[in-house]
Amino acid sequence: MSLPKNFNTAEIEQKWYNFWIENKFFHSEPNEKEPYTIVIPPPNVTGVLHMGHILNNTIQDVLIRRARMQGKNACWIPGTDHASIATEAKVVNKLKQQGISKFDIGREEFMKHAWEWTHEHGGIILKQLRTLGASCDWDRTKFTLDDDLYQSVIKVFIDLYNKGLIYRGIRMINWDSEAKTAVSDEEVEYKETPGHLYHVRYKLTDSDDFVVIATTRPETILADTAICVNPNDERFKHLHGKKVIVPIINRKVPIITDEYVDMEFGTGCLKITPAHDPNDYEIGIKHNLEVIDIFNNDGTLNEKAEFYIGKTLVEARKLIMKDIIAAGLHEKTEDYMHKVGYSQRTNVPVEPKISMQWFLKMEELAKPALENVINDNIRFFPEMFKNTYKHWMENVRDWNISRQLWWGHQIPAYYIKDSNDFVVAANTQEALELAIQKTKNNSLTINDLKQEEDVLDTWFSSWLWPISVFNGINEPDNADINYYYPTNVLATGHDIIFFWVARMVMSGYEYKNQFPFKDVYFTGMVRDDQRRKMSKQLGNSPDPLDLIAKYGADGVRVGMLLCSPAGGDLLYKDELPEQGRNFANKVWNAARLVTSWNVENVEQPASSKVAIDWFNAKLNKAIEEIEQQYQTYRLSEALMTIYKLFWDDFASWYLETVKPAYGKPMDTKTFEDTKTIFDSLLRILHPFMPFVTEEIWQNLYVRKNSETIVFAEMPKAKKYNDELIYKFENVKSIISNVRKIRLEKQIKFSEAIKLSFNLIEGDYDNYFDEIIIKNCNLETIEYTDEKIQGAVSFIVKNVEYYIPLADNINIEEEIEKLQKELEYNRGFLTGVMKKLSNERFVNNAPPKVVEIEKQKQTDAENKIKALEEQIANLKG
RNA sequence: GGGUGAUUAGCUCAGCUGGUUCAGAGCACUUGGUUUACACCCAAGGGGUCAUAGGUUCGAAUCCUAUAUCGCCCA
Repeated sequence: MSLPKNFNTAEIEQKWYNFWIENKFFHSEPNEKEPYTIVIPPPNVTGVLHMGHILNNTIQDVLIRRARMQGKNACWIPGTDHASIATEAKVVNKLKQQGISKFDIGREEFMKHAWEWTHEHGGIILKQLRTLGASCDWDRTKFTLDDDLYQSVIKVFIDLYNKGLIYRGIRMINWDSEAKTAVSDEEVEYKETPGHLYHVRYKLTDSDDFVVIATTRPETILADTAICVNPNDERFKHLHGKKVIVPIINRKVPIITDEYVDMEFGTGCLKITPAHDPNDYEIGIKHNLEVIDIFNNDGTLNEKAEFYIGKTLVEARKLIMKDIIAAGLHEKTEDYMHKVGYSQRTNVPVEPKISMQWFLKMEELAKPALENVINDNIRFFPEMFKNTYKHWMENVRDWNISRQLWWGHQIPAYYIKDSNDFVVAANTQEALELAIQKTKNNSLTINDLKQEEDVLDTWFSSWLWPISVFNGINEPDNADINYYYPTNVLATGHDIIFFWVARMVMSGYEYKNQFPFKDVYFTGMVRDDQRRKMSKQLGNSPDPLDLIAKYGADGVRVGMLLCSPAGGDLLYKDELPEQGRNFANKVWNAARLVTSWNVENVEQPASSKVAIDWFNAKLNKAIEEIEQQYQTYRLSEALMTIYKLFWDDFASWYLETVKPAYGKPMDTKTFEDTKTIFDSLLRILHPFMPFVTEEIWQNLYVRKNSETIVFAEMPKAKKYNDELIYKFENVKSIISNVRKIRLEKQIKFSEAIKLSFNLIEGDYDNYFDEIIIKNCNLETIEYTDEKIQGAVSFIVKNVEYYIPLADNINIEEEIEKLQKELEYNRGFLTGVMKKLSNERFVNNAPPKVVEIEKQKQTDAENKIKALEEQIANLKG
């Protein structure tokens, strides 16, 4: 059996993924085993794979594969969401190119186009996930607009409405004039933006006097309904109760007083525009001001503005300033940096706008959601996100759940003709019955009802995801939901802690009276090496599929995880997948070596036996560490542990030790033990590198047809000999020292040398001699108490070693080296003595610590003595 | 402005309950290397007043207080 020199990643990835799928290894059905469930954070149905998905889904796959190998019934539910705003924007845009407006063709026709678009572009991302090796249960793939999930959302809406938690209300909302919909507070991103502060004069009605107000948005002047000053502001006391004339539109509005006004900011005189500023809106309510909304939904001015009707806000701003200047009402204009809110969906500035929307009350829902995170019923990794979560939950505001879009779950509310009333029902028939009941008007027909046009926020379907993927809303007691819920862990970006995590927790307690997931693992953002976000504009985001093609899926997975502590940002650079690929190559070549040995029934060398014992100890210690790291979701550390175990300990130390000399056979015992060890290593590695491990695992032994590493049992930590590990570290140090001397003295490895030793104190342990002999290519290793002439020396622990090099030694250099070491040890001893002579230390420190210091003292003293003798000896 | 987190090697980060796993890891770097598994490699090596200033303590990267700088969330 021999393996090819290189392996074609694309080929073996395809081969094994097909094998796994054909055998339905990833499919799960409820059974008597312990479930381990993850629901995928559903990506946008028309999206494509980006680096964030790679990171996030690798993490989930590692967790789910490990669980599967631990004998649990692992189920990873894949799926997508309908991404209301993003998808609708794309469809609208496509239609626009054909000269069609969605309002021309109407809702029904538009939905056909949207579905067409979805079928055409939808689910690509899920196919792409397969190339990464994602072991999702594809038979359970869900979409937020699937019938059962759609019905779940409607059912929940009706339920919450009937519980009095959903209401309609006029609110200042964030208006996205590009998408023509409201967006929630969480979807607004405030960015530092350069602008201007315009100082404009407002004349008083009863004199030629005027006040100056400062504004960044002069176009809203047309909607002003008051001027406000701080009642304590001496500068304006004489103006209280007077009126001013709003420029251009010449509306007469009162000067009101409110402590809200900051006397320091601008001119201390604030214009009030209740329809277009959240704070002004509050003041408007307080002072009973008129609300004049001058904006159209598309971001142009309407007839209420009276001027610049149909112009965009940007155009209107220029025009009104021109006119203000012409009217002699312009005081000055300053450059001004201020925070402007941008829609995360379309990246246009959001306009505060007064509007009728649907809201979900949060107060009651938030209570169990907060409590169960604070008390660790739900654990956050890293824990610090608890603070962020707590702060948000304690200040939670009602959730605006309506969106002025068509693509999504249409709100099941029906307005009754010729009234302001409405009913909420699952369908028109039920709505009609309710409407008749409500109005006591038996002559009402279906034609008298008109369903709400708006759809629900996409998060209003995502927040049910851990329940609705198991149909747990429609059939609350079905076998799936009872078995799989609650799920074990949610892995997601920390940026959607409020959008999604918080709300899923709320819905979990509301509808299952139980958390939706036990643990939440927050990932960081993937950025470039200059810490910039990955973005299309910057072109700094590689295509994950290209990376997989270049470095292999295993390489990309390892690269992403090695550098990704929980919650921390990942700074992407090509070196990462490169390192992953190199590791895969290392594993592959180790397999090639092991499978290439010519095995014969010869005696096992002592060095091999010792190496096997040592490595098994090392392996079990590593397994123990890895178990710990998994438990605390330190996945990058777990990976690094196995990385070092494989590369440093297995490949560099173990294999080098047991490897037969060229042309020599391998003994059966060592060969079998090595394969057993290799098999364990592959299992530990498999969650991180599914493909290369399956390929090797299948070649290591003869396997049955449907046998797979996917279900191979994950090794558990067994008792191990810690002392053996500790002692082997000294052995490594001895070997390194010899190698260093070979390098310095330019002695080739093929040239065998002698090593002598002398004890500084205690006994000599010859257990590892054969290993030292083999790794250093020694002729002998023997005890001596004679002074060796012309030898270089080094000290490891309680033993001083010599390599005699009669003619190849520079005495001066050697003395200098020893002198340096002597000085270091003397300094060290001084430090230790200082501690030990401090009475307070000896009296107060725990005896164990004092004991350690005393041990340091004797060690240092012995070492100093040995060094002094050695120097004296060299000086002759 | 409010909250919150950070500052440790050139880079990215560990360092959990103060003391032998306390100054670490990976990558990068330097030097040497055709040892037939691997140059996607092997061997050896250099590199940090743990942001600054105080304090607590026998003892501080670790606890406390200020300061500086940066980040994130919210307004």
